[in-house]
Amino acid sequence: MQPDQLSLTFSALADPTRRAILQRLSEGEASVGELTAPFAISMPAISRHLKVLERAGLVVRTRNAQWRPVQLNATPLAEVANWVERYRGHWQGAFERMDAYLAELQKGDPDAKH
Amino acid sequence: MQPDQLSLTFSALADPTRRAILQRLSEGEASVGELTAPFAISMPAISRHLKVLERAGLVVRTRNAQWRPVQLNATPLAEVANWVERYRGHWQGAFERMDAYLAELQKGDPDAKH
DNA sequence: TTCGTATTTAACGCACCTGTTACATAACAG
DNA sequence: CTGTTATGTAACAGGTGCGTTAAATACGAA
Repeated sequence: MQPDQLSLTFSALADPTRRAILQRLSEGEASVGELTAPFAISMPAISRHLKVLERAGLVVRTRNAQWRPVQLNATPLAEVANWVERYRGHWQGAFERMDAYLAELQKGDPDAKH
Repeated sequence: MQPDQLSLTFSALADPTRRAILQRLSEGEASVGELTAPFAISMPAISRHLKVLERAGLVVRTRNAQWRPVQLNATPLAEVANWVERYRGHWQGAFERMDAYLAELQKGDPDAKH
């Protein structure tokens, strides 16, 4: 049983190197060499990161002579945005409660509960 | 070097069981037993999932007699929403291009490129 | 104290992730 | 064909993730 798309996307995003690759690609396509340069890890390692991103559908690869340019495909992120939006009310509520609490402290009530 | 908060959050969300737990908690706090019931896995396994969620700051635990109720804390999801929003333009662009392509086909142009 | 319920921790197995280095492929250039 | 450049694959090592069962712990009740 292989993981669902959302799990695939989330786990692809769970690595800072891969997120940095996506950010770079958001400025335009790049070769594997160009993507490797900013990092202190070997090209095979980047190649595998790209494979993970490709499996999650987050990048698309073409061919151009001996280069295999990588392009961003952000469509799987729509599902992520969708998923997280269902919780917006919850975190905004939490922030508001925190604000109210801080305001209470400001008014000079050092015994404010919660 | 331990992972940054965003990586921690993403990897916590990369498991369907954990996402289901969060969804259940969005309806209110629950005990570990209540959280285990809907799943076909053992309570120790759920306990570990909760530990992952707790480490990511997505749940908070209290104590009530021999129960340790679990509560949702959605605030780390704000960072996720923030991160993914930066790509909204990209995936919307991709969807629009797809729509345009389909419309082109509709008009009876079977040779439409891209 | 002793028992019962709720939950965590320990110990294990297995699979996967992420990096390395060395080698294999693919495609252009001469 | 041969060499060079760009990239992928193989083989290995160490760490981590996720499940199991069995044993420990925490608290309330009798």
